[in-house]
Amino acid sequence: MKKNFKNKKSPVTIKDIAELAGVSVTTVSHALSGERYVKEETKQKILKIINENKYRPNVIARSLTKKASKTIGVILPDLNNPIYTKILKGAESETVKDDYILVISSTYYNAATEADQIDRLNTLFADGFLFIGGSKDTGHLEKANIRNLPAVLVFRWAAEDKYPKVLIDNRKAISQVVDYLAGLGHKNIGYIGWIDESTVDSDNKYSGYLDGLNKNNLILNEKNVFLKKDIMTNEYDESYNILNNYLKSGKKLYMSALICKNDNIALGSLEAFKVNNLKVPQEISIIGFGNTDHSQYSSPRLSTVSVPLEQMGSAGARLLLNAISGKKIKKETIYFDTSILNRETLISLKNDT
Amino acid sequence: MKKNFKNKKSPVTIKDIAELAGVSVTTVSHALSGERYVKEETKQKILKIINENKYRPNVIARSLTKKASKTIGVILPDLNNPIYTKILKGAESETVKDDYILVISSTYYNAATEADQIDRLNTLFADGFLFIGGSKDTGHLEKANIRNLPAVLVFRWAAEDKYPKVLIDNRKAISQVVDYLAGLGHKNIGYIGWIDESTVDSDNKYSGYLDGLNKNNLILNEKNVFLKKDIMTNEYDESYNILNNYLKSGKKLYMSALICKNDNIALGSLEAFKVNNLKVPQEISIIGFGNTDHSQYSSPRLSTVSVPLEQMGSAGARLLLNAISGKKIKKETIYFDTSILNRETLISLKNDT
DNA sequence: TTGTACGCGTTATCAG
DNA sequence: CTGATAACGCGTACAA
Repeated sequence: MKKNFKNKKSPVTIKDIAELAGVSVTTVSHALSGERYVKEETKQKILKIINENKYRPNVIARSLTKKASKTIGVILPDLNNPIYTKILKGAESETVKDDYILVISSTYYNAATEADQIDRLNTLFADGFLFIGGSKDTGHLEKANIRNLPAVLVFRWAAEDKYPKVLIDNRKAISQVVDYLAGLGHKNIGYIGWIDESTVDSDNKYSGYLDGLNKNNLILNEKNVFLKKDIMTNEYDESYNILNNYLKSGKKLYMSALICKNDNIALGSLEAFKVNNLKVPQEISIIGFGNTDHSQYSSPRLSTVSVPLEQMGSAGARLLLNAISGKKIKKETIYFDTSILNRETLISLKNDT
Repeated sequence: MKKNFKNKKSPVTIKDIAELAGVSVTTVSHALSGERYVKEETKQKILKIINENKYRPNVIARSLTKKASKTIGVILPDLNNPIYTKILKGAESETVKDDYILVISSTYYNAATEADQIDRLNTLFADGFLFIGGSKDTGHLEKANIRNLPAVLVFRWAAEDKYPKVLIDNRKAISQVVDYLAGLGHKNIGYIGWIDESTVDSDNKYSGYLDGLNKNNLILNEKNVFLKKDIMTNEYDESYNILNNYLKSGKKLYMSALICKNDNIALGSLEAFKVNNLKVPQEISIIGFGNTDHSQYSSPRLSTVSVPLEQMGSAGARLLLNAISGKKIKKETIYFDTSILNRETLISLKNDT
């Protein structure tokens, strides 16, 4: 009596359609796939019956015979981080074109969880893996990927060359920021950030800072460097505190511009300067990194480095799609260019108008 | 010669294991599932062989016989909107407990796309649907859901009672905000927002504003109401412009507090006040809605209404999981309570203390 | 305690 | 132009 969800009224199958149309299942299958010719008349008849009975092919059964599921497994660290969801959005826009479905799971930065997820997706017959972000350690990734499926890494720095990767060159990007600031006439350029052991990322950013100073014949002054050894779990507050404590202790700023590892840190720094009555950008220029959503809502609006995340997602997805469809792909790293978005926190020190 | 991805070296099957272990597939199957007793000795032997050969059951095949895929289809409007990803996170934390996998697709607010996605997931043998956010119109939702699977709506206002829903009561929430402001001694309370035709949502918020005024014996002054008829596509800029134009034209503010439809609008309003040299909260109090990530980075830090999004996601998922496992669930709406998060943009007008 | 054999819904192969 | 029938990999009556 009570309608139980488990008693799904059995969906109509290809067999039902065949019977109703008075043809064989083979013909129905081909009428649908176009794999071989079916007389127009019977085809229309079949299509009509399919429509009337709302038949939908069972992709599970199809996957079983085809040994492919039109499904891509996506592993990312955190669904709440807009960096990853932007990449995801880009990837989805590409995979949907080829009728692939995304199966997404998040690891929340836990290697064991990641291995689990991979394992689960592996049994799910995903046709390939897209790794978005995460640790540079790919050991378990390797280990878990027993079915030897194609995989592509996006925004994930890994030491080995086993997988194609889509990245930005952090080092180069920050070096270019130094160029830009030097071009604006800044001589004393600072850096604030933290050393990220797990993602290569920050190392490269700080290296890029050093590169940039070097290239522009600027001297490295340790008074301008605010580098935390380990992870900042709350980047906004921690960067705020670092600079606020520095300024509150009566020390003066030697730099005229500050490069921040990312936008959160930039926003925290900005707040510290404002609280200590330092005018941004008149007294101190700031530039963030990432162009995250909220970077545009600060006042003054944050200048930052824009990263083409969606494009990177699309590119990674396309790479994977190619691999799945058997096209050879080079196991190379594709680097995307960043661009400097100068909003309101950078000032030119040159007085040639 | 060239290793083609399509030639996946055929994964080891249950049959292979059976042969290697010298038992039947049935025994292997039961050794794994525990459905019936298997002699400890043979069980260990089987497990060992499974391990050695890295056998993983093929869930596709399993789904075919079981007519269930341990998969939940999730439909949401936009993966870049933190509101939805927070709900998603909550849902995932719940579904993972029962070993369900989430298949996520985004509609980008397009009804046709939504119908498509539902259709795709339908053929995918999803065991149920979770609709997160989106239009209040559920017509196509209904139409597409031909397999009659259980579905739950989270943060999606729909007219009909066909589905269980997990919501907040916008009307009540805003009414409570008026209470709160009245309690702080505010008499002239304003509202800024827009009328959202597609989600019931805003109607209710504005209604809640009227309710609140009424309940607190405050008068509605149209000078305090900034209501746009249609959608604000760029809420921050539009709200900024509305208030900035108002103030620039020399008009004065009659209100002492402003309720904003959401945080983006609150942030735009805040900026407009700051630019026009109105001190927040000394001269004008502001409260947002949503407690979105960037609401905490403004200065002063935005007071707002906090919505338990993750919990709502978990609750919705649990509801769905119950439905899938055959438990009867009431087709009711569960309302979650909001709470007022008073940070720095609200001032008390009472001088008792 | 274990095995045989069929069915799940589809596509591929081979026939005609 | 169209059909039978055998896979695909697994679960599970039914049997022993």
